Amino acid sequence: MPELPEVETVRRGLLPVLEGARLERVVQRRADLRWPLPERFAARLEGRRVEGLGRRAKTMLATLDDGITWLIHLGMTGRVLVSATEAKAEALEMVGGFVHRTPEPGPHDHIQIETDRGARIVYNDVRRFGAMDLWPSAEIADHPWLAKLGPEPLGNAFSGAVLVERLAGKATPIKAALLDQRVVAGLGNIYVCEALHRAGIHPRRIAGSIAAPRLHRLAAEIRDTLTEAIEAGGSTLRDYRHADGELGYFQHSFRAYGREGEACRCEDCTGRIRRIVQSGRSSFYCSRCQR
DNA sequence: CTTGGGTCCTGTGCGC
DNA sequence: TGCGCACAGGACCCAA
Repeated sequence: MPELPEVETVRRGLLPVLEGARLERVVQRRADLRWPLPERFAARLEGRRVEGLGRRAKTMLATLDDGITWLIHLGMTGRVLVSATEAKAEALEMVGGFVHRTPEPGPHDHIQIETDRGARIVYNDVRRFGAMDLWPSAEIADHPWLAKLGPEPLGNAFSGAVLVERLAGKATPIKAALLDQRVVAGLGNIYVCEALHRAGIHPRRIAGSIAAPRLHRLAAEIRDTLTEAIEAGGSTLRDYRHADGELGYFQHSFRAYGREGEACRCEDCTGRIRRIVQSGRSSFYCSRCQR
């Protein structure tokens, strides 16, 4: 389920663990995730110091001290678990308060890394839709995962005017248009449903037929939806740290997503949330307040 | 070029 | 009890 807010939450959780840390003992348990991992992947990470941890849309970008960027995409079920190694179990503050766990690998623990600060980072991905790659930092914008992405929805380059421009003439439903990462980068099924609900736009509305003022409203709702989700993630991050060390997944109450048959929460709306299938995936919306 | 559908992967939950 | 199937969904891939 990781969309932009979940990835941002994972990034913030990993920041104190990875930034400035040296990667040691990298264990790679399979040759591929979604795609083959780079040649000598573990060896190229081993011994490197992480200088920074950024994010572009749903991809995390760890810049290494040899001019290479380590790209991490969580796909559908990618999870990051952090714990303390045996060596540093007594100094939990060194790794941000993560508890010690046995290094016994779980069934889908594909990558395991220990840092010089005594943190053990496990990448677990049941369905292996996730991916990792290594790419020269100086040319990171040219990486195929990033090159065609639209603007960051929380950045200065995104606005209602951008939606007006990019959706002009588009014959697809607005739902599909917002899932297109070339239009705006980082939205997935959940937050598209939420933003459309908040903006009062029916997911089947043809993108190019929506009036400019409504697209300005939509852009604002996209920003607010993502910002609130990141805040919700941040507020639960501390709890996860002390609980099981899993980063990025948090309880969040949605207004439309997953609420089929339930009452719409909009003020004075008596509608119920419906579910339809668009391009193979579920859209949740209120037929009364979304037009 | 755009647009829509198929596909990958595994676990879960439902109906019969 | 057990089986088959729909579903979860990010993003590539290809056909029209």
